[in-house]
Amino acid sequence: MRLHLLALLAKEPAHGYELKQALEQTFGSAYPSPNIGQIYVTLGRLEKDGLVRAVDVEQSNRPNKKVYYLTAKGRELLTTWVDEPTEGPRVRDEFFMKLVLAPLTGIADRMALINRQRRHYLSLMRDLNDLLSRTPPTDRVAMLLIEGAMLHLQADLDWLERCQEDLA
Amino acid sequence: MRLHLLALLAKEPAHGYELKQALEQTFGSAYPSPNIGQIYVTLGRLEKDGLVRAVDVEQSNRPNKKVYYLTAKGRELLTTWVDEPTEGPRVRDEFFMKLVLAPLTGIADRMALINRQRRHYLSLMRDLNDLLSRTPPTDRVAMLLIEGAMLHLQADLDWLERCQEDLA
DNA sequence: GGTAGATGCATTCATGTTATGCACACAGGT
DNA sequence: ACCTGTGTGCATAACATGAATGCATCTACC
Repeated sequence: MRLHLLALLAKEPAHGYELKQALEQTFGSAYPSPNIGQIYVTLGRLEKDGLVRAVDVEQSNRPNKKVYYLTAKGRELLTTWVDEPTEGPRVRDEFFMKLVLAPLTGIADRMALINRQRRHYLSLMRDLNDLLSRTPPTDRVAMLLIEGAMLHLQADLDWLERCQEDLA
Repeated sequence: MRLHLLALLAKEPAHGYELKQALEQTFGSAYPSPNIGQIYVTLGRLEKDGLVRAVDVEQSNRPNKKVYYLTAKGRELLTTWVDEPTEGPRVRDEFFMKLVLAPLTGIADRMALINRQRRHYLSLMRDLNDLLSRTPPTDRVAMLLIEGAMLHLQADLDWLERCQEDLA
């Protein structure tokens, strides 16, 4: 979150509300738009850390706003973020936790969990397909996001088969 | 985290330190073992919420321990967790954020980011292969975790190609 | 034409979860 | 004397959600 805001501020100075809109507009409907409260909290932390500086701007007919500027230190941190590769996929898979832990308790058996989860994944896959077909082809970013989610979902489905073979 | 501890306590009552060991032993080296401090914090919250109850147990030659028991309310919450399907894959992909935001700032171009990231993913894939070959075949849980991570990583690699085609 | 209610702009605060790290206490081995 | 293992607690901070606030403008309706 911190770095995302820094990146947007590197493009041009902005205030909190504007950043929210920029994120929504940039990533489109496929993306869960971040909580506005969190944006302000994060901006406060960034300022405290000297990565941005705020300037109060008065407005007629509107509430005042606080415009944030990137500092040299902020730009430096941003470049290191961009320059280092991003970490890999999560190993901590929530469903897998359930799959391993639930049978210990005698509450459910593995086959039931796997079958239910497969139905759920397939339903999600249908939703993603719908979303993709409703997305205007001009919105490349949203389409790529959806396709990425579909690839991950397919990997989950494949993994489910693998677990079924092994734990049956 | 809360539910994981509840699941372990459903098997048998335990104290914090024991839960840490159980998690490590159950999920093996492929899994980043959770912070011990976090376990105690979580146990405290669970007790506050009436999901577990604690009993002090004195020990000779050892520090005292607090053994936690699952309550009826806790067992109920656990079954609802088990019964509902787990949510799908993350749509919020960290690398993708970088891929979209970085060019806005003029700091880096997309091709460089994609190529660097591909090298990184390939290197992670090698690490996972090594880890898999070092894992004893008896440890099914660890092997499945690693295979799951590999499937996700492959999905990330495929997606990278897709992004490259589209954003080139 | 006036006013009641919805919507947009802009920020703040209260609350809760997750994660890390350090500190403490004591036992046993080297 | 020092390190490892057992066992717990607390301080701090990041992260996330939701609700509350204030004011202006737009819309609907009688």
